[in-house]
Amino acid sequence: MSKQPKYRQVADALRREIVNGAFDRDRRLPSESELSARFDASRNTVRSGLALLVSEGLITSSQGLGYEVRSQEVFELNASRFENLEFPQNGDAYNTDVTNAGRRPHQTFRVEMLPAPEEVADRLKIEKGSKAVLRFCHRYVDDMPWSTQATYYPAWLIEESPRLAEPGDIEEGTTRYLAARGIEQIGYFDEIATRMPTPEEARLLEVGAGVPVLLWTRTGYSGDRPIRCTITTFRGDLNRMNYEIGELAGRNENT
Amino acid sequence: MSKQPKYRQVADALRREIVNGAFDRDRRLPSESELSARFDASRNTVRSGLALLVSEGLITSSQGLGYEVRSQEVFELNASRFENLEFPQNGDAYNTDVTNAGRRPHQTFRVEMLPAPEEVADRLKIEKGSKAVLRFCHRYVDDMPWSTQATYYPAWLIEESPRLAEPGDIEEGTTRYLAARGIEQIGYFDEIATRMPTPEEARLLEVGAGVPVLLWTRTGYSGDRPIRCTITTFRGDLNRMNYEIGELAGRNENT
DNA sequence: TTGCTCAACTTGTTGGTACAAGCTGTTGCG
DNA sequence: CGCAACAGCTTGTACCAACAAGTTGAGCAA
Repeated sequence: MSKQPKYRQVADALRREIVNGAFDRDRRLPSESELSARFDASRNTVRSGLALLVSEGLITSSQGLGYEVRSQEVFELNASRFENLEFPQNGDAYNTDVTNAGRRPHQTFRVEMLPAPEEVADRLKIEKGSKAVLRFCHRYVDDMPWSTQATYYPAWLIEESPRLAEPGDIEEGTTRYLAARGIEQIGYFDEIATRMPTPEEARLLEVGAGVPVLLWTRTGYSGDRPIRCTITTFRGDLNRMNYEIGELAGRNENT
Repeated sequence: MSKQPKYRQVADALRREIVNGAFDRDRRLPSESELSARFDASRNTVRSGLALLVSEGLITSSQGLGYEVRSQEVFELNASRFENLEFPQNGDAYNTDVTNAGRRPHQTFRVEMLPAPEEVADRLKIEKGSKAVLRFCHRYVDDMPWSTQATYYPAWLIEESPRLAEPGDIEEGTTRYLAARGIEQIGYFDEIATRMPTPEEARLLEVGAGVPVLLWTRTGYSGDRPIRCTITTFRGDLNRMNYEIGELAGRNENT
């Protein structure tokens, strides 16, 4: 029973009340000065405790408004279904999923050519710094930023399939377009990781402190050759990826 | 070009230097008082900036020692291989993976019976608060905490397969033991999520601020019935999950 | 009623001070 | 030589003060 610093006692007490649902009616927490009086601590000390809870992702703060318990609503991503689908750069799966969930999808899209980032060059087995085409999606659900998706194609593939480098949608989907040109995607290599967002990611996804991002990197292969690398960043607080494996089709519509 | 607060300017400048590799030799950062002089800011302001970088997972701090750039070493988890494996409660896959990577595996293990947590009860389709058997692993790599794995079995399954509730390993593996008793696992439902660790998780995994956890929840089915629910928490800074899908076997030994 | 101003609240930023606590190398005693 | 004590560095905790900036509702004027 070692003595904890006061700011940790504040954080622990508030955390206990939060998980016990003490603030479930209106999710507002007492103000810093109220807490300061209640815990007989200075405003700075209370702020340290609250900052801890913010960095744990338990609460948020807004200037002028106060602190709020963060809501826990998550959006399910059926990732295994993507396996059997021509991976749609025009966002078919995303549109369908979001609409089915009763939400409103919205996305912006752009195409550019640029030197491949190192982690992309490694996966595409091309020279570090060599050119690649980036097709980039910024996706929203109910006007809330949801994910960013960056798909890189190596330059050699563009020579054979020039429409990839043109701005605008490819109506039939990029996978079908590539297949029609003899490039068939036979498998994926998926990597899933998590970390705190970079400032750039925090800006695009409008996440505050205490919210990690979920990184999904899918490298698609045609024969031995990697033909594309898709890096998707999801808000960690609002997304969960699901995989169904084995004879389970349709058994898990709940949760 | 809106004016940023001074502590953000400090954080931005240091972040830029860190990603450019300015501290790559010894990973030590200048001390707070040095930075205070360099940026013409008070120690408190510099500390705010550094706290930001800590919460981004970019640096760590230790009392008496200073701030260090966090190392980026990650450990690859081949998750798709788990699909075709009797899921070993005795840690066969873990032991093999870690040993093959030239690391030293170590784990502690315990068994207990307790009321199922709500999220487990939901997945096992049992009454909230009803009893379940928990088989719990705490895994280390080179004496560093790596993951915790909690597998819950519903009480009805224990009546048919009592050894699950006994402490100690089941040598042939729980999946084989269950299969021998007529309970065959035909599929999984995987969920992958991320969030900041609870204080309990931070203690078990010895992670500091700015490191999220990767949550892997696997529900195993025998026919319609869920027979177990495994919740694994990984340190987000040291782990990455890989799935190989399609005709790719063995093509990705690098990275 | 409508719309504006402003007071009164909220958190955010920046400065200051003091001391506690952890680490390391030096010093000097035995 | 061996080792304990200490000085001098580091970050951690806790307090105080003042002002900036965002939000809301009261209240007044048109």
